[in-house]
This record gives sequence, structure tokens and C-alpha cells, in this order.
Amino acid sequence: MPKVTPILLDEQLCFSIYSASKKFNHFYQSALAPFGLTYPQYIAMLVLWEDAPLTVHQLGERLELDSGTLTPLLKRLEKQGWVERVRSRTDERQVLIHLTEMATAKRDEVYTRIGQCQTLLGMSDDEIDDTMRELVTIKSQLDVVSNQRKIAKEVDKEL
Amino acid sequence: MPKVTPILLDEQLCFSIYSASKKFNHFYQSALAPFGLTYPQYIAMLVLWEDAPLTVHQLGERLELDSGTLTPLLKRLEKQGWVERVRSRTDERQVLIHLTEMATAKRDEVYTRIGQCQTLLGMSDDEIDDTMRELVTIKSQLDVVSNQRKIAKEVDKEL
DNA sequence: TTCCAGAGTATTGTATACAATTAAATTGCC
DNA sequence: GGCAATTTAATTGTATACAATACTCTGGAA
Repeated sequence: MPKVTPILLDEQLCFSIYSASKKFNHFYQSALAPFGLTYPQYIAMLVLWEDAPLTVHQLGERLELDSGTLTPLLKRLEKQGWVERVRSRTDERQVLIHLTEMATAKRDEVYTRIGQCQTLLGMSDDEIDDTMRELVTIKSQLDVVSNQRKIAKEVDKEL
Repeated sequence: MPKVTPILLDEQLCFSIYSASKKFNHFYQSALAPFGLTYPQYIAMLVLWEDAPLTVHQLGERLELDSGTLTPLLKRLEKQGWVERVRSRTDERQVLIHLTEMATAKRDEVYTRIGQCQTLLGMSDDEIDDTMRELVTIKSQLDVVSNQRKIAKEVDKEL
């Protein structure tokens, strides 16, 4: 009879990452409290501060989020005065996300605040780099597997 | 004039973790498709397979989730036949989460399936251990900071 | 015994996520 | 030029998360 290996929560990498992700979320939420931004709203703003204006699709590629998540998120950002959603004139399918003047004006304030809060964490650059390198590997392995499945599905369709 | 350091999404550890967490979620969701379990439902089952029955509170401590998340999740698990929610007789405040016979019967099947899917990822034990060790450090640093804030809040209340 | 502070769970309200579908605009291809 | 396939957002439906609140129960103090 084949022995089955038990799966213990505390030994699961997925749970470490899941738990760390929630803690980071919480950390940024409270760091960003003065600006009223949630973590997903904040990373959307980061991308826009790098590169605005962007279409919903382009923003989604950077954030790995689809329009089902972004459309309501961006509407909330618009209501709070951070962005404007403008239907593109050259391609009416697209909606361009522009920064407002307030967003441009507050950018450095947010950068500074986040910089200070990150300092509180006391993480060394090496620690951060090492971890990010390992996460890159893990993520690419996850991508490979899910692409294999996608390809398998495509192959199934052909038949 | 003080220089402000720009914050680039791709250099943020938080985003690496956030993104990896979503990919893991997706990976397990598809690995668990035959059982109809979501990732949070799966980790709840993992804890219960280790230790059932547990109160909602005890389960929440292991999973780092509160009743606002667990109550509806457990109701869905109950509806799908994995658990039974039983009001404790010795302490009517508590709800004990018991495994059903089906859950006990399917445990090894889930363990096996997950084991196979994890093998597909091709991650070495060293790679996993290293990453988990680093995540433990990061999480404890995040905890320290958020506890400092909690304590700061408490101190404010005293005044 | 009665009252009350605290514990345990459920509920409410807001904000993500994401699969699946819809609707509108554009592109390719004839 | 006309139309099918594709692209882009928005919408719908389900499932987390979590703060804040409500409600019930328990144990202890007066």
C-alpha cells in the first residue's frame, strides 16, 4: 500500500507567501492611511507615476490584474481625485488613465512617506534582493506549469 | 532641496510577494479543481485534517483569518459536505468545526493530488527552505512594526 | 443572585480578485 | 466596402479579506 505524505500547513511555501502578502498589504494600508489609499490602489498609482497615461489594459499587464478588478478600482481612484478616465479618441475601445494635478502634486509626499515606513522595517538591501531573486524563480516555475495546462487545454480543443 | 527616491513597482518586494501569492492561489485552485476547493478552503481543510475538531477561533489563529472571513467560508464548506458546524454544548459561544466522513475519506486523495502537482513545480527542498526562512524574517519584521503601531495607539488612548 | 466585562461568533459594509459574458469598436480579409 | 474575428472595457456572479458592529454566552465581582 503506497504511503501518503501528510501536508502540514506550516511547512507550505504557499502559506508563507500568502501570509506575508497579507501582512504587507496591512503594512502599506496603514502606511498609506494619510492618503486614503489601499494597497492595490497604491501599486496602480506607482505604475501611473512611472508612466501615465496608460490604457486599462496596459495598467493591467503591469499589475497582473484584469478589467474586472481594475474598472471598479479606477472608478474609486477617480472619485477620490487621483486619476481621470478618458475614452481614447483614436481608439474608442480604450480608456486612458490620466493622473490628476493632485496626484502629480502628491507623488513625492507618498514616495517619502513610504520610504520612511520601509526604513522602519529594517530590511537590508541584500535581504530584499535575495528574496526577490528567489521569488522570481518560483513565479516563473508557477507560470511554466500554468502555461503547460493552458497549452494542454488548447490541444484538447483541437481534437 | 531634498531629493526624493522614486519607487519603482518592479523593485518592490511587496509586489513580488503579492504577485507570487496570486500565482500560487491560481496554481492550487486548478490543482484542486477535481475537489471543487478554493485555496483558502484548502488551507482550512489542511488545518482540520491535522487537528479537527477546532473552534472557529482556533482555526482562525492558525490561518490568520477572523470570523468575518471564516464564517461564510465554513458555511460554504459545510454546504459542499466537507465539514459540520456544531454549536458547542459546554460553551454555547463556540462553534466546533468537525470533519465529515467524506472529508476524512478524501484526505489522502487530496494529499496525493497536491503532492503530484507540487512535483510538477520542480522546486528543490533547499529552494523552498531558503525562501521560507527569509519569509519568516520578513513576516516577523512586519509584525514588529504593526505591533509598534498598535502599542502606540494604546499609549495614545491612555492620554 | 445580579450585573457586567470580556470572549466567541455572526453580520454589515467596503474593497479586492477573477472567470465568464456582454457590448462596442477595430482590424483583416475577401 | 462589407463582414467575421479580434480587441478592449465593462458587467455579472462568486469568493475572499477585514474593520466595525451586534449579539449571545460565560465567568467573576459586588
